[in-house]
Amino acid sequence: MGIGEEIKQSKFNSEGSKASLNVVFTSHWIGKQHTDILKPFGITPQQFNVLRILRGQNGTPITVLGIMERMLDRMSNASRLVDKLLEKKYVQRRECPNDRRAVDIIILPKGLELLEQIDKIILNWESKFEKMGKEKLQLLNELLDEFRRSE
Amino acid sequence: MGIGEEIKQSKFNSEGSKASLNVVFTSHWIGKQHTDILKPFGITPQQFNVLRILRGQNGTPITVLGIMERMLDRMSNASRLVDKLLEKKYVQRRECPNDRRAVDIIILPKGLELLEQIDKIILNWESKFEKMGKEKLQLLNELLDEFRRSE
DNA sequence: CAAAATTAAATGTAGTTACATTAAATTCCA
DNA sequence: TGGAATTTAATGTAACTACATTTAATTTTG
Repeated sequence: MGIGEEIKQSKFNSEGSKASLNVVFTSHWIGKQHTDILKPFGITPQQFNVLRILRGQNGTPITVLGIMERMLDRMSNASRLVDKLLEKKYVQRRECPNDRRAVDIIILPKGLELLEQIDKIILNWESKFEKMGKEKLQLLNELLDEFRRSE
Repeated sequence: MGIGEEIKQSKFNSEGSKASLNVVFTSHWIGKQHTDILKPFGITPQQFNVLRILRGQNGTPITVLGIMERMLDRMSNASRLVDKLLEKKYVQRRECPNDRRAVDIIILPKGLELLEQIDKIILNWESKFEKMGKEKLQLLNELLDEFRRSE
């Protein structure tokens, strides 16, 4: 089913307009599924995203600002997302030694364990895209990058 | 700049995983710009989306459920979005004659005027994608459709 | 050096969202 | 027909988001 049928819209202003709607619609489609996968683990996609960023640091601490820069969506509340993860003991806060305004965040073993559990499910979910073929997925990535570069 | 640099992530689990992140990131990129465009007009992208759906009806009334089915994201609050538009006198509510549970919504001239004003700006914004070329945009649309069809 | 400007994080807020529940009307079917 | 199930919309709620402001620390610069 193409985007036209999905949102019951037969005409679009332009192919670019259609692509724009298609990206937003597909993003919601992904978000819904991620939310469903993560729900049993008691975390939101945003919190999951932050945990993955922290793991990607391989033990190197990262500040709240650093997290913000790596997040998929706007900053706003990286600080509060970290709060949530702190409550659940998935991460640890530490005053940054060389800048006392900043706060270093480190993922704790409990956070890594959670990610390991979830990874299996997410990797399995992502594996369904494989049958599209690597070339097409690469092309999709290139086209999305070019789309954002339009100015 | 590719998605890797944008979110400062050098490695991805797979090309499909990367595409998934890329779609979500691009959707936020679009959303941010839409929000900025719409802000002076006092409506949110969601409200704008509903207005466009109503206009697409060309005068034929549509129920709240009908709006939901055409929305880009999950239902949840089509009803409250209509409330907001009602407050601003952009739309009108009317009990559906053949089903008294349902409520028909119709866009009012004031709503059409607002859309006309905004259209110019959105069309201009969307025009920047044209230089990517229609073929590439069509391909992008096809790849997104295929991405969602993966099962 | 000291005041001004900037930066990092936290927080207040108003609005929005997802999800569940409710209320009313309609459809199903025994 | 009439009670159960379903459908449509509205609403209660808890959480989340964007944006602005605040607080504290650092950097700039006169």
